[in-house]
Amino acid sequence: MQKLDSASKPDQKPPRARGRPRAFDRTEALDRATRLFWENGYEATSIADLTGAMGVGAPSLYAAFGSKEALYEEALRHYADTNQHFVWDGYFAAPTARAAVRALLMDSAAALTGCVADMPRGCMVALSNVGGDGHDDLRELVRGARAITLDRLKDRFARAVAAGEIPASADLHALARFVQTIQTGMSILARDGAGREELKAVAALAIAGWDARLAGDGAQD
Amino acid sequence: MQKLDSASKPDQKPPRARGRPRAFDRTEALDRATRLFWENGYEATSIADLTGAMGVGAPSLYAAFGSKEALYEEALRHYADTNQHFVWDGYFAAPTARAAVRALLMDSAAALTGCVADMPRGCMVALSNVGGDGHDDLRELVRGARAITLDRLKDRFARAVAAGEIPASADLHALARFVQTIQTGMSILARDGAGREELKAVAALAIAGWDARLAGDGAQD
DNA sequence: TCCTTTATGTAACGTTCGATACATAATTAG
DNA sequence: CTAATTATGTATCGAACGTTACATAAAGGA
Repeated sequence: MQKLDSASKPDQKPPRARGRPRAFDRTEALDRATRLFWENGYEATSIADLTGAMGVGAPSLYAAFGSKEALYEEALRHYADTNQHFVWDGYFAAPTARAAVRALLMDSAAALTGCVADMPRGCMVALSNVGGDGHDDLRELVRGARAITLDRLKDRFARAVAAGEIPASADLHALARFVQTIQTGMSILARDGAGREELKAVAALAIAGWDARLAGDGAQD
Repeated sequence: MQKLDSASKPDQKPPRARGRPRAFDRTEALDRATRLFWENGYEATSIADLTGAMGVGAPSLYAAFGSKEALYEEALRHYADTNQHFVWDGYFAAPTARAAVRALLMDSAAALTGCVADMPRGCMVALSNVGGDGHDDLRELVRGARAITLDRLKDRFARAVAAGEIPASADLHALARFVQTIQTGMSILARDGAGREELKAVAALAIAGWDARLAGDGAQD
């Protein structure tokens, strides 16, 4: 669609568009939309809400983003781009799988309770249900986004097995599901008002479960 | 249709109401409505959806239930009445707090993945967000319903401390939040397709965390 | 300059939303 | 029987929904 400036040199400057320039900052508008969807979900956020918060007329919104569904998709991507690092940077920097899980859950406890001022509580991805009727494509999109956590955990655990940190007998899938359950559940608790210290205590208990299962091994329950 | 041999003895039957009798079974209609709300949530379920599934005209629906909000409230209560026992019976019957938690999580793993045929996945209470705009009363109602779990857990743990099962030094609130987080998170995973055995493995890991924290005690992390 | 292109603001589109007026049917009370 | 009462079906209400036509404004290309 874009990037086909065949003629001149591949300048790094965005050459001014042709027609009337848009009067609003597209990224900032997207940011406002993201926050609304994050707080209220897809169904409960109307176009009127969006245009109001974005400071943009409806035709401009549609010209810039296509449709409500397309805007939601972009908002979801924007959310991931701008908020992922709060939760995943420590995870990817950690030297061991245990430290990675600990970082993920502790950083999640912080981020989900508003690590920066006036951030909505809970994870936009975890909390979007995107109602069951129409919008099957959005539902799949969100499910896919939620599945990424599981994949990352399983990948990391597999490497930990290769590195000898985790015994080969461990059920990596179950461990990943466990961590995913904790992180997901924390979003709903955060939305309901649970505080940061409460969620950190939950994370600490999850780590205790991790240790118990991986130290004791085969502690059949 | 049903048992209307009026001629015979004057039973202590509920005396027939005065006007034209309603042509549908109120409880069954409520059951259908509950299922719809459970599957799709409040916002994504329209009156047309409801009247269709309940086999009732809109005026009858409003005459019987008042409004969409009132119907949702009643559906939520109906859901609790008819489904609570799947998850809480074992909990209340358990002799120890540990056994109670184990029963709660294991039974939740079963119930949330459809312990009876064709039951929606996940807990209706945990999964309702009830969008942020209007409907503040419903949001509070659902939050209150979610808070019940925490109260029950803390009550049970307090009794376990009194009975000497749990050391008095334990952080009962954190333990309760931990269990609540697991159970809540399992609902979203179940809705996304996680299987019963996966969730039972998660429950087992949570119990391992419980044991680790309560056996080792003060295992500061 | 004029022409094309793109964005904006107003105003409205058709649809669906939750909720009802109204006439009619079905039942009890007297 | 008649009167009162309640439920149902049709048809529709005003409002809000997501979306777009249209005329106008602001930019670059000729």
